[in-house]
Amino acid sequence: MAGGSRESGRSVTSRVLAILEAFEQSRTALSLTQIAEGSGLPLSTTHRLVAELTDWGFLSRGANGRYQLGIRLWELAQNAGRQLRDAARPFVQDLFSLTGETSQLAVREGHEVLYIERIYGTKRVPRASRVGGRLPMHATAVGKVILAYEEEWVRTAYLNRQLERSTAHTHIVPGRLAEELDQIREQGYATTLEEVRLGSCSIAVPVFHTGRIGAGLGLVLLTSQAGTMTRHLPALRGVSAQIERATAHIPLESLLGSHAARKT
Amino acid sequence: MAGGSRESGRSVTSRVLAILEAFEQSRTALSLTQIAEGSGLPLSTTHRLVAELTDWGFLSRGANGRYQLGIRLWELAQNAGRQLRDAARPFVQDLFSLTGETSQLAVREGHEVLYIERIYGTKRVPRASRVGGRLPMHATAVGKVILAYEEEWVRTAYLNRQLERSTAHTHIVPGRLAEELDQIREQGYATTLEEVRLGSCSIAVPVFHTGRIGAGLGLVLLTSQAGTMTRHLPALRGVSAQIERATAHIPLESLLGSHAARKT
DNA sequence: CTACCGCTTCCACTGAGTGGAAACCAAAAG
DNA sequence: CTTTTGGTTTCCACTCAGTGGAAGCGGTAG
Repeated sequence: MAGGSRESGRSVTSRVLAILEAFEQSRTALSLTQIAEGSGLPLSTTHRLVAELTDWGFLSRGANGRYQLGIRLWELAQNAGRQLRDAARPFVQDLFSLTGETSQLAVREGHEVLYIERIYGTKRVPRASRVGGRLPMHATAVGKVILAYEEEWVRTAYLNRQLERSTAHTHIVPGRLAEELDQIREQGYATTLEEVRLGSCSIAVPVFHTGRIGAGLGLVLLTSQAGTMTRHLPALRGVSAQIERATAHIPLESLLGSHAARKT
Repeated sequence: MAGGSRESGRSVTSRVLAILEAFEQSRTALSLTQIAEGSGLPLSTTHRLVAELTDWGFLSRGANGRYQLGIRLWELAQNAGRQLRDAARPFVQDLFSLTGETSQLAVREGHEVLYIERIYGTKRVPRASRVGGRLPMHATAVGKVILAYEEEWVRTAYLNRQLERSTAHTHIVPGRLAEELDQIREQGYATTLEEVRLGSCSIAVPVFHTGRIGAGLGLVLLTSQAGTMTRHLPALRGVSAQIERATAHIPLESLLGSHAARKT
């Protein structure tokens, strides 16, 4: 058919998934009408699909009548990339024990870093990310370290975009950022200083997998600790090596990869 | 393909969800044919739906051509019950710091406990559960403590089923179990001794929410520590109280509830 | 009371979904 | 080399599941 836009919400599957994704934006529970708006579907269609999703436990309905993502979905999704996360978790925990600081492990997903593991220190560091959350690469230490070791074309592709500024300290000049990445590669670690949130700084080292960069392992600290950040490098490097060893046998091409731009 | 009385996949939605759930059993990546078998769908249908799910990142295809649940799904699902988990996590971590033992938080999902948070101790306790995993209620301390404080009809319904035996020490006699539950209620905590895995024991206290039992908070220890388990009770109770306070305002009817028996 | 808003139900129409079959591809067997 | 085997991908005519406008329902505000 000579429709206007490309196949957007044509198939039933796409409608179902659009409904699920509608919950990604708002952190609060959604009413049926809101879901319909968020997914761009007519109300009655939304109603029917939502009902079925609820039956299966993929959505759940609160007392107020609003919907949320169901625990069933969460439970099922725990199996995604489980090998990797199970293998890495104990080591991230070790890192936390060794340093006492907020410890995190992140991978690249498209143009952002996705945090797959995180242990919060007792000190109240301004929290910018969470497990399952994303942040731009150029503002975070884990992101920078991944970018620094990433293949050439990824790096250039990234730098050719408009880089958003999170705080006044975020580095967004492509030229200077490129230099910084080179330096990171030389010294083997990346740092940030209040580039994503005021009050916190971070440091990260690469985690390799099959020769390529696989993930970033890092710490978040209070800005006041910035001067002594590097004393954690031995711990970071040691744990990174352990993670590399423990995950070497796991095929994670499937985890990363694709991130093919999908139609909104 | 045997018989045709399979009343399963009527709607497209159900087919899609069946495909996703096919991944719950096997921890390894699945081939297209395996998915078709696991979900009970014809191959060509499976092929089409799987392709679309892959486009959206809900499934991902490994180098070997096999499929896995996609990280996109995991990321999205992190939003399910996030309020609750985010609120509880730091306290579970506190519990771990205080005790140094494997700490866990679980809720009831149907006739099983679902672990929503868990921090592994350094000591190598036989691991029976994981975050996102389930275990029968009568074999675990968190399960027993939840059951003990659960409404009458839930308890009786549970005891009227055939209780499976995990180890030789699992209590499966309904009468004796009922007595045990009464006692748990009296003393305010539950324990197990090698009832789910040989070599480990556990202790748990209730976490209340809006008057009703909401979750179970527990520790897993080596059997050798069984004698001194109760010394952790103050920590458990203290943390439990903190969790109760921190989650009091969160509506979690939506999280629990339903677990309506669905067609297999 | 009426107006409004959001949820639920209904149902005639139709094109998206279906799945058997055949083509395809790669690797193992002859 | 050819044949076989096992899984994956493509094709396409049929039809039934999905659709969505509209009407009905129920609670709340004015």
